[in-house]
Amino acid sequence: MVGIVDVAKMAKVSTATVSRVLSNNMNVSSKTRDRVLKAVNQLEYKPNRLASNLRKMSSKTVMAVVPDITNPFFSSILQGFKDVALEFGYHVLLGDTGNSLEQERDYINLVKERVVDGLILATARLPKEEILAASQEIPVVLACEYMDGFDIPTVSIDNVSAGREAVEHLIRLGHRRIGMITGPLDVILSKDRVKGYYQALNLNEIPIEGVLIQEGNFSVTSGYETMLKLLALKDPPTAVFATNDEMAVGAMKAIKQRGLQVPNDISVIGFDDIPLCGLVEPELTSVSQPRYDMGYQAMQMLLSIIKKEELTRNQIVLPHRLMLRDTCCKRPSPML
Amino acid sequence: MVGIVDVAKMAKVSTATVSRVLSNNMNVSSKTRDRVLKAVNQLEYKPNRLASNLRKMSSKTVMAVVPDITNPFFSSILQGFKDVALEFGYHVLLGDTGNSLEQERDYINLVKERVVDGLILATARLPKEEILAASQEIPVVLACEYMDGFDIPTVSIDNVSAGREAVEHLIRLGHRRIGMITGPLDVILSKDRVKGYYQALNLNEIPIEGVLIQEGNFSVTSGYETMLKLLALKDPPTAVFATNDEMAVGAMKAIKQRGLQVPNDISVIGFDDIPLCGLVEPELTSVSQPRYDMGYQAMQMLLSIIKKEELTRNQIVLPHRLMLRDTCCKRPSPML
DNA sequence: GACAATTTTGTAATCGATTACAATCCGGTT
DNA sequence: AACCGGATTGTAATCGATTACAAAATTGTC
Repeated sequence: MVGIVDVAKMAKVSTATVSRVLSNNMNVSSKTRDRVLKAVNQLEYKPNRLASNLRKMSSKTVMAVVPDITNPFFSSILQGFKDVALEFGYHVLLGDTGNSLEQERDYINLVKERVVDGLILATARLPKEEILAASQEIPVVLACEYMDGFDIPTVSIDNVSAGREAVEHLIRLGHRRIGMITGPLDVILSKDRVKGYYQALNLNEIPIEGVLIQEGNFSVTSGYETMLKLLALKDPPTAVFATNDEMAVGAMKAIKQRGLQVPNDISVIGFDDIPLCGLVEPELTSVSQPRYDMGYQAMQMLLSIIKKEELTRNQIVLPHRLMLRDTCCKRPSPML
Repeated sequence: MVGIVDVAKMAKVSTATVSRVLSNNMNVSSKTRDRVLKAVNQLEYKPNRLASNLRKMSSKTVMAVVPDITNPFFSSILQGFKDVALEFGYHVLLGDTGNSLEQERDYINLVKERVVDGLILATARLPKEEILAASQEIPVVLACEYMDGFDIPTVSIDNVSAGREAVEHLIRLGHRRIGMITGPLDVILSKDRVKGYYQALNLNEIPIEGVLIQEGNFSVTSGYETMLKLLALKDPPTAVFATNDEMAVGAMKAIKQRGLQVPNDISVIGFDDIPLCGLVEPELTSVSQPRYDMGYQAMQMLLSIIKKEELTRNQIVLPHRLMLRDTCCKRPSPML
């Protein structure tokens, strides 16, 4: 393996000079620079990053922690991460927790061992305090989930408002019995969207009924199964709001299977606006999040923190948007 | 930051001993081991991996190169990669090429700079020779794409046979005019599936017609658009085989939009068997690949190569399976 | 041409864990 | 008690690039 000393020897300079040419580039006469560069090319010298990393105390690598890469929502975020990272010469380590709390915690240790310089959490199952503690010791940015009252660097949408707006849309269409299929209630994001649901009902003076709120786990089948429960009620909802698109599609399956129609009998709204929305029939109305952008901005923020730059803002709320498609319509005339 | 010397001091041993306790664990008396471990815990010592990496000349990290993480097929493979890697204490760097040849090449350099110990390519746009050259210098495993006649470590399915079987299924149902929507023809995988198409037609003495073969780019819209072209033929096909599910779904959209029915008017088969297949209507018949398993085995192979273990086989062909669903049926009675 | 100011280059310490090699310890044997 | 062999521990070199500091070279000024 050819090292920096070989280059130095060939160019008849010291290793310091070679290093200078290859990094800062300042304070080297163009004559010697050329000589060094020629040697570098001739020997096909590639600096050993392991050595460089040790000396600089940085791995130039960050970790992206997501609950499940297989989910198109998160894979888009990842892409945002990667593009910024690349731009600044950083690499992205893949951290898929498979929704395990343990693994989430393990990843925090990687920073302490200097395997990575920082962390982006696109999932937050860990207790707030633990995350807060970590964020004070090491560079961490939270993507997707906003933690009320904690000053942790965050990029997210306003999930409460997004939830409220989705439900208000249904109310505006005349619906009064509105079912909600939520994700696991131990993740903040789910709680926030339920909060939005409450707000919408309260604003419109519609009484809240516990049975109309069902907990799923973000999977298609959980959407299917919880929808069956809602349909089994003596007085089933005329509209359903699911906190992600997969569950919404599962719900649609259940509705159709019971011989009912979407949206004529029951309206459905999803969340995330993944490509799937345009592929099912009828096409699914959904709340769109700027997922790529969230990833992009979160990584920008993380790298700023790593470089100890001053942050203008350390909490960014991005806009969401209700994408109207074909799964919502006026409430069927009530048969009083 | 607490280092190994601090631990050594506290435990009143040398750094060598501390290191021994933390790694090999052999040849250390239990008395001193306990003492060291106590110090490690008390000081919350975390070894600095950067130093360790330099000394051991290994980053304990590998890179997974995929064309597009957003594609559920590749994200599943990634998960397979990650699970094996984790098991052996390795990390996975995310390499998304966005189908760019340049980036694919850049990633090879990362090994030379020792940023990663090895590479898994789940895409192979680079010329065969270049990949072969790389594989002789550094640990590389090819996932998904099998290169004829080159002895490069590979995990894949038999794309030729898979393509042939899909088309034969259509022929068995009575179809004789069978359209093919293929992925970009510069990737081996596409070529192989087309080869299978040819074989099936030849075996059944059906003449091959160039216009029936259309090139897409794996996207839904490309499937939609190429299907429109097929439908515009004077004598359109009664069945279509797409080399991935997204294009198949795009084709279904086009068919329905023209007022035709799937499968009654036109049968459709996709490839990959991603979850989407079960969500569209009618549910899509597709060739299933063991994607997680491919990732899993490819990573096992790569780690073996890195550790310079003897490989029993360095080319693995995994089984595929035609998943019958609702998009194929007998050819509509020909109106002669 | 002498001297100061500045630029360019070199020397050697440094990052922190690992490990080859040397030293020491300990129990058993004669 | 002397000695041996194996187990345990310590010393110091090592990985290869970076960089603080020192030295040398160059430029400019009078």
